[in-house]
Amino acid sequence: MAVTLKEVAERAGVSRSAVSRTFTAGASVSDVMRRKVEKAARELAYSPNALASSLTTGRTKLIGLISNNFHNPIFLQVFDLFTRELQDRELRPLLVNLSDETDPEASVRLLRQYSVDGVVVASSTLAPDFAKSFKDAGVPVVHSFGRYSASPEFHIVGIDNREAGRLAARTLVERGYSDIGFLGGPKGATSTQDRYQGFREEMANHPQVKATYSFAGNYSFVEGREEMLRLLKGAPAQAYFGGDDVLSIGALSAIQDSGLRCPEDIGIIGLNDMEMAGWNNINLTTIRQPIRQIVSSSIELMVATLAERDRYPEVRLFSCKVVERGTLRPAR
Amino acid sequence: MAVTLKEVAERAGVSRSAVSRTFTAGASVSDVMRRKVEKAARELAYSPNALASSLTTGRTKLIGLISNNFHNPIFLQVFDLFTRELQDRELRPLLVNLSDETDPEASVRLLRQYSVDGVVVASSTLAPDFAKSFKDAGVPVVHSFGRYSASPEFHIVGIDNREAGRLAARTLVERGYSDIGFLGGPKGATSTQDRYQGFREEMANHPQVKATYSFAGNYSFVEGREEMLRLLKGAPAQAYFGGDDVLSIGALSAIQDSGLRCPEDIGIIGLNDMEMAGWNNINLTTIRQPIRQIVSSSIELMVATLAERDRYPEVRLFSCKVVERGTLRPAR
DNA sequence: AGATTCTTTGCAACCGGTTGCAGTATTGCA
DNA sequence: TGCAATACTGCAACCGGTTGCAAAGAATCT
Repeated sequence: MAVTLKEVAERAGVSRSAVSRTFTAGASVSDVMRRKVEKAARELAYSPNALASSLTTGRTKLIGLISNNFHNPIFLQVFDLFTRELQDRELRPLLVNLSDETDPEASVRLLRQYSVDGVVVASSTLAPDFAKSFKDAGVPVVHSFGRYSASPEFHIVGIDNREAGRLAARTLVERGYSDIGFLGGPKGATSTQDRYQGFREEMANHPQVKATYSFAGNYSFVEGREEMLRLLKGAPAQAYFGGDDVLSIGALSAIQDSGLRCPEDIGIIGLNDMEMAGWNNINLTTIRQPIRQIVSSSIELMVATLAERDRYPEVRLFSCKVVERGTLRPAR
Repeated sequence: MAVTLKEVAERAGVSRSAVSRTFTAGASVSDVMRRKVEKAARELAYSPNALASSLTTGRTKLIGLISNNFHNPIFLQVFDLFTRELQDRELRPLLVNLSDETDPEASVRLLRQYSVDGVVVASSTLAPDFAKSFKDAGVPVVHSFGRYSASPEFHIVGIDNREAGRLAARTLVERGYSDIGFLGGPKGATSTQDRYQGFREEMANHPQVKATYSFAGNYSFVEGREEMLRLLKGAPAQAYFGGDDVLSIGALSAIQDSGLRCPEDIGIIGLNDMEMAGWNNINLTTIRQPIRQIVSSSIELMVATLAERDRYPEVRLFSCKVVERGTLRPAR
């Protein structure tokens, strides 16, 4: 079906090597040869088989893009950015959906079979061991939205979740709330754990402010809503730090449905600043995670590591900032 | 780096063919041979190179998944379903983001270079010619969310947008609105055009009902909101059919911000039924597009065509139904 | 036991490219 | 014009597998 090197060579009346060389940057080919070959190639609509060449060059330009987060809208933006940045650098994303049912082990094998040049793990909920298994297989890994480690075994890019927790607590305290709540995501997620820790740390500096803690089963609207409904049955706090935006919007809907007003009766601050947070009928005050930088930085590290295989693992954490909208009372 | 067939063969003391055969389903290998090979393979942690084998078998099990829709949240669900269904069938999605800047022609070349077995185009806004170019290159194509054609050149799976337009019009008329508006997506999108046509067809049956038509620049919150703000400056209709859910939510926010109530003052019905439409603080009445079936059907057709290359192109359109929520006055 | 058929195995060529090496053509320079 | 250096080019081996074919071995039948 497809036109091969050999056919082009025959039509141009040259050797196969010559054809190969005209399609390899930096190879030694004379102008006249190049023209002959290009003419034949054009006439046959030839395009080189990237997979075949990967066999000898050892590079496929394939990058495994793994995520288990196909429900949180923020990840659409993440995929958008990743795919574009990869494409810009002539790399192709081989997408792996690590849903609950899929065996992580199998996905490692799979990506090895396709000899991907590298792997980007994009998830704030996956255990670090997972990324580790690629490293062990000798494949460059970047864990985006991963957890900070003092001695990382692979590149980690994300935000400082502990600092984000502190920032959230500090923000709520500064707004004059004296009874605040941490409404975290799933306990198992490292992001939740770190934000929790940071939140507590900051609260230790404000003994006069009461703080309570609870967790939703998931970073989702439904879980956020349900957890908030549960809280509303007791004595709710004056303001909450929601695990992420989706969860916070769920909580927000629970507050509003209970006839309470936000921020007048209960305030809430989310985390992520996904597009919808800015929609006028949601208007969620939140902590912005610099997605674009995280993605760019991830790709940058990946490319650098592809060029220099034993590059020392690096951690890059970005700082977050509060995006002022309508679900928190203004600073005094 | 990676362990090869040859090394396994040497360790097991057998020929390379023997190793290859134990890893190919349906090949003739004795039990004792298989055990020897498997032992050696296990000890060396061998896993076959899928790309190398694709060279002879002519199958890569790679499927190009192309979309230009990385902003509409419904597409996260689409990607989730596609990747899972593909994975279930041992196929891998090679994701292509066809943003405005990227040259469509280049993506065709790219996917040919990676010898993908087939291509799924997932978009309701891309021109049919695009999918055509893959067909011309001899690659099986399925256009998901594509436009109906009486003599399709490739598989088309989606909804009957014309019928959806009729359904929307009928629904609004049945609710007793006597002055209704079509607030479409971008004029250039085939989905918009078809819904528009259907809407008009149905309105021809109801001459007593006034209908007005307008279009937003995009299927987006911002465009939906702006178009609605513009409409509100004039004499708005009693109810609108929004181009899709995101756009409708934008329109909804414009209505609410103008101090009008929905559905009391102005009603609105969307299309898609994305997850957020059901969120309690949005609660959008909408027309449900059966995403799951569309995706499953697309993959099914793809797999069938992979097995039988000259399978006749097929069109599969699913019907939609109204999901009753809170942005339209109840049926009388 | 001998003939016949079926199963298993290795050989070698091939898939579509790349690349080290050696030979040839060209060019630069004296 | 003669010689060394440089630029091209083709040969052939190789990347990691697959597969048709023929030979060898095992099983079945008479």
